[in-house]
Amino acid sequence: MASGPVASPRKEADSPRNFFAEKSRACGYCELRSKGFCSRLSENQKALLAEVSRLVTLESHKTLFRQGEEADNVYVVRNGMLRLYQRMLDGRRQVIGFAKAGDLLLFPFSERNDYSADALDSVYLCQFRRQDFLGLLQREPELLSALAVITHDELTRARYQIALLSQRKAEPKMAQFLLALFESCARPDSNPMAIPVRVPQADIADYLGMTVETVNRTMARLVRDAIISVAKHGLDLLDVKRLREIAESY
Amino acid sequence: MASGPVASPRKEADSPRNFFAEKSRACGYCELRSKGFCSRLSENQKALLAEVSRLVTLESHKTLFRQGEEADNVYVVRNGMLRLYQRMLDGRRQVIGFAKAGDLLLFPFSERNDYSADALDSVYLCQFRRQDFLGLLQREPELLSALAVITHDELTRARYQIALLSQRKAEPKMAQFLLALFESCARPDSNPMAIPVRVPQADIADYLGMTVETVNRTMARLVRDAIISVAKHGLDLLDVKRLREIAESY
DNA sequence: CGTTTATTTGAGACAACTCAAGTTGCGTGG
DNA sequence: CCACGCAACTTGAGTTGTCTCAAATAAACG
Repeated sequence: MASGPVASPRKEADSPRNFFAEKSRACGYCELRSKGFCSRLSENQKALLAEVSRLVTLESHKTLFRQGEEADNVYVVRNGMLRLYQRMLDGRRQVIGFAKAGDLLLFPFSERNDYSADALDSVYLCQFRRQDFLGLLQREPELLSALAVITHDELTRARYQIALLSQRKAEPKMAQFLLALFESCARPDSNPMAIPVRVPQADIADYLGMTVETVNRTMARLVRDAIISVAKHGLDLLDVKRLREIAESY
Repeated sequence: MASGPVASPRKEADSPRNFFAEKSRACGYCELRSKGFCSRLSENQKALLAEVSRLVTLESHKTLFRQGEEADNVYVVRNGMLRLYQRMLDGRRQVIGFAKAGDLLLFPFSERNDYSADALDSVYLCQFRRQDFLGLLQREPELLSALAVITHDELTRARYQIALLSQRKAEPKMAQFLLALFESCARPDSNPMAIPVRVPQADIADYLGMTVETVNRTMARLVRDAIISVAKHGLDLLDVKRLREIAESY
């Protein structure tokens, strides 16, 4: 449920002392992210945020929060991946994105959650009481402009998704989606590129506006042609060049 | 071109005296808009903005600015309608929205224009030098939070478009699009609802990710069934209930 | 009044959808 | 350790709706 994901002893951090120690390490990690919210902040601002943050973990398949609920908290993802989705009026589920380390979840000024979020694997987050976060925004205009900028970044990504969905053909759609996901998961150290979690085909289908069957057949073709490979832990990119060609094939 | 749309004598406002008089009337008008940027501002903030604003008009079919150009200005639409679009890597044109009175065009922190904008009819705008706008944002945190909020509103609209594009069938897509456009054009005084400008079918096609032919056939059916009617000046909504039914028909 | 641009209509191909039936993988409990 | 059950994935065959291509008409503009 939304209000109380319990901190699990993934990295023994339950005593106040360890708790804070964990926190600063967390910020260090988040800094590595290129698009992360925290990466835009000064040390001083990060210290202010750390003061009001709580660490929470969420097991795979659990729901962090639901669309429409009162927004008590906002989150920054530290580790793992979540699917973000909305339920449409006609009952369809629209996956609007996949959140990774460094991403801010929920907009602090919104009084209700705009979307739902489920963990795709074991997830580790920084939680902020929305009111605390708002207070900080009021005191720190720098934080406020960082918020405006990352919201605009999200808008840019949403427009990218719009362009994706306008594609008629399944293959370039899939290729563009995979490329973006691979790139957003890319770490300087890991080569070749890999997506470290197993993303259900149903989620991809609801992201791309296709059926599971079409997603499956399209991915099967990519695997057969040795462009990607699937494993228990996630996806590996075998042939970037060919995937790019397919992405641009229109 | 982007840099200098010339003020035309639609409402003789070229002398400094008339120029300012026009301006305050403009703000009064914008306040009526529910989603308008200016409607979120205090009188004091509007006065500050008015100090650095210039009135510009743009003839039908002219381009206000182009994607990728250096962003010298931002705009608030006062009157008329524009189409906003991006050119994708594969050459496709993606229409990302239709701007109306009260809408802010371009994100002040972006150094290059994210999209292009063309007038669909005669358009009247408030122009701000981006640097002036940024200076004001720095001095007025309230303005900054207004910017964050309207950027988030745009994100919400983008997600609505995402849900639209995921639809497989042309009819509900069209119906949902038209409903949203009718509603965003709605004025308390005008009943029944009407879209006061002629939106080219090619633009609708590039918004919904369909071909002109399909757009045409789908609209023709709506007209034949007396749900909407087309005129030189725009579109009229004849049967809201039926249009809603079609929109939800999946 | 001719030229350009936008809209309309038709016929056929094709790719994704639907429905229906397997298969695989994985956690649970006997 | 195996049997079971559930959920995710896979495969097949037929349907359908949009796209494609091509051409005619209508409207807009100078």
